[in-house]
Amino acid sequence: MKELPKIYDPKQVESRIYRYWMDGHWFHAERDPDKKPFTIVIPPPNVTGQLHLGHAFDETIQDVLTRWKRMSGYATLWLPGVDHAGIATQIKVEEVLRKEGLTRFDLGREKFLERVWDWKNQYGNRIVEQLKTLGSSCDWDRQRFTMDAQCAKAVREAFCSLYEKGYIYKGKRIINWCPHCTTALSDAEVEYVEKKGFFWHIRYPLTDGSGSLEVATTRPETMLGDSAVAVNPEDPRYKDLIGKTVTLPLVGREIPIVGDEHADMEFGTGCVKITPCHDPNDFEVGLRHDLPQYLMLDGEGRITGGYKWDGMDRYEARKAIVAELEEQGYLVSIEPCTHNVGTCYRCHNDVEPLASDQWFVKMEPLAKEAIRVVEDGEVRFVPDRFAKTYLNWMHNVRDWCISRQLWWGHQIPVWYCEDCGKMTVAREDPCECAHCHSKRIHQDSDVLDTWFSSALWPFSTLGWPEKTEDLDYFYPTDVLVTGYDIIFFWVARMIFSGCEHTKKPPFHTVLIHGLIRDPQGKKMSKSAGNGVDPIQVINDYGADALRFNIITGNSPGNDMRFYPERCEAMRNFANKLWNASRFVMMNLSIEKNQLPETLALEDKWILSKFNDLTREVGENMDKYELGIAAQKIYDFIWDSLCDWYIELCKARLSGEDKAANIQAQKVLLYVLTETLKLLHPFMPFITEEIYQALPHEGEALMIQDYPVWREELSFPAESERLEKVLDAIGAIRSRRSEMNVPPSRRPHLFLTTEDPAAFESGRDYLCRMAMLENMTILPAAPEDAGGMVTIATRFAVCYLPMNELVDMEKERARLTKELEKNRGFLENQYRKLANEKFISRAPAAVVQTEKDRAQALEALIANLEESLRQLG
RNA sequence: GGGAGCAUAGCUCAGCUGGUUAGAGCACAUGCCUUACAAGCAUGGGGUCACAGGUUCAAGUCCUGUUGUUCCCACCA
Repeated sequence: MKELPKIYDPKQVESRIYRYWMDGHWFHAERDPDKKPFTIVIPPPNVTGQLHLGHAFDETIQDVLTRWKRMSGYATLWLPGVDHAGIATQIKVEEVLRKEGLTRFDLGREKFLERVWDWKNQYGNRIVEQLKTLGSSCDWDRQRFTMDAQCAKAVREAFCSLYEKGYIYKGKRIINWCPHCTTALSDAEVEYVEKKGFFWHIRYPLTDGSGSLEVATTRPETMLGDSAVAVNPEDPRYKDLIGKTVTLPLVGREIPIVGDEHADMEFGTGCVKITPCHDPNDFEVGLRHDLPQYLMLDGEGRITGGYKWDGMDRYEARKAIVAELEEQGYLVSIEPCTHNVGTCYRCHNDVEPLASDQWFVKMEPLAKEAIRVVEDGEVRFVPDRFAKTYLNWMHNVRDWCISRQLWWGHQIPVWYCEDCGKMTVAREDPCECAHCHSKRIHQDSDVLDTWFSSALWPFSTLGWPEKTEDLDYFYPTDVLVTGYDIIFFWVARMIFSGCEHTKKPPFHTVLIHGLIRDPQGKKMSKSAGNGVDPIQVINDYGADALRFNIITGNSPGNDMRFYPERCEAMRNFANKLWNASRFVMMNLSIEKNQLPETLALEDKWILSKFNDLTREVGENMDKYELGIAAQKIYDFIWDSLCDWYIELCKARLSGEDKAANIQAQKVLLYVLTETLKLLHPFMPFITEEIYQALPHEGEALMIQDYPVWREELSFPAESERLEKVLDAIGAIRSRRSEMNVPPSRRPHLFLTTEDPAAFESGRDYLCRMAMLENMTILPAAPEDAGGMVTIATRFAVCYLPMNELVDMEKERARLTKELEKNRGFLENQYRKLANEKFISRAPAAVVQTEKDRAQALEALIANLEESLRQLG
């Protein structure tokens, strides 16, 4: 046993535990055949910007869950992902390259990847530091995973197996292309900005000379790529023209008029020019009507395709083309408008939709199973409303474009033969074409979407596609913890990938949490400069306080604003626990944690209360209601344990009675130790530190059993009796405060009650806590009670000879007011009980509590009336 | 356009499947350095639960509508 320092210093406490952790022998995930496996998966922190508090959420929740599960007899493991920020990292690297006047092409792939690794390591280490400081107990080796051979193997297996089933195909599709960065962007990387622009109305003459159609466009230069004009087949103005052709101005190309739903009769002229290569909708229209595709822009946004504007920038060409249209009389009008323009989120230049060859995963067969497992409840979302978000997306899912024109990531395992032109798809790098055995082959230069490998995370980290012991023991995993912003990107893809590759959903529960926002409610981001550094918060208040702050005070799935003041409150709570523990230790002479043979009334009360708490906490944790569980433990420690029980014990601890002293010590030590266990998952550092200082068995608090409800510690009747005394203490304190009685004034208390035994056994602490000289229990109301202050409670009437402090008129007024108030309540009760429908329809238990309540009110009113009568 | 969330004390938020006189922290007021803790103790003030209907013996809680607000998805020729 050792002493706790007088001052609680989170830094000191937490650095000490951190050293233990570094030794590694407490916090190691392991297989244990005697225990049930429990696995958690958390999403990768986004390392685009500086790390901020938002990322602490996943880690904290999963760590609370892991510790709790471990203490509840599970072998636990969590799979943290910190390596999946491929695109973001590349962007960072490109920024640096640009500063150095280089492009990735100058460096070559190898050098470029080296540079990426630098960044990755830098950010990765920062994350490790954060995780450690938060107290996370993960298995670190799994972090350095994504780009290593194991991950690459899994990715190739997944790709090839999907390909062999015909679920992967290559096709043309419209992608977002940044002509400045000369790269494709995912939908998520495109920022839509409202910009001022124009509608150019252009006349397309019918080829047979019988008139013309008018189309409107915001990008007139794309007319070079037009291959049709669409009208709505229901449109009475144009439906007779379907099948005829128009002649494309300036180009002279003859293009058909097609009927398609895409043309909105209400919008513009009702005619739409169709440019399959440069607009996603037009692309679809083109497929439906089997239209030719004319590519008219190159990768740097210049006109291409054999026109006289070839090589000209698209905006220059726009001016030239509009001028020529006007000159030749095809331009009908120019109308100013505002429209949303997609821009590159890096360089903020306009992106161009461009048709190009991409790899796709066919989603329909995969989505079917992914929908089923959620609908059948094999995968459950917590809170369940997020299942709707998921299903909504999955029902409308489009084929997944998995190729990226980046240098960072897993290269697509496809080789093209330069002789026969055929493709070879292989798990191992081939040295020859599978078809003609030519050695002249080259690998596809595209890489896979970062989410393709992320989707395999729950099983690839465990060794898949090999049949490993880890995979066998920990898969399927149990809980995925993540923010709602990542449901589409990752959760959905993990689910269908797991179902497809392992034939099992990768987890049974998806625990969704909200986002942490700044005090103004804004999302934390680097550009806004409002990110809060978790390490800084930890330095100021401690990791325990931060963890507790994050876990409590909001409901699952809702966003939470971060206030440093709330952290302070949590730090104060830790301090409270620290000091309570110090108090227990100062009074400790026993060396073994063991409950005494006999228990005092207040012992039974606190044990009973603690016992109920364990049951409630267990129930809340089972339902993933971490915040509620933590709040209940907080309330128990501060209110029940510190404010009441420790105060109640002081009489015995400072008294002459040796046996009573030991008895109190034993109960105090027991309750404190068990409470530390309950709190440990939420505040691992301080609880461990205190536990180590107390007489204890076993190496660490973390590996103790989590407390559960025990029949032999349940004393409901005794608890109720003590509550009666506490109620009286509260009432007397309240009256004293109202009357401004100085603490030094210690009157003698006379009281009448129906439960004298309860008050007799509580004499000492009643006098101490209500600041009384002594107490006499009377069999009946005193004769001369008119000369005393009377305080009527539900279980006793207290008489205090302090009437010189009281203005009798004010006292009468107060009593009358209180009487009236309670009569009002009672009247309500009577009305309720007189209601025939209530009696017959409400459950019996509810009716009974209402009856009890009425009875208690009757007693209280009788007491008040008696007091008034005696006042005269 | 489709979907979801939120609206409760001055501030930030709890309030689970309807059932006491709606709670907590912070802030505020009053009195206390009571030998664990002033990062504390005791006591107190403060709410027409956004608005309007409905269901029910009973509504902060369930249903419908309205208003305000936040977010996601899609579209914008």
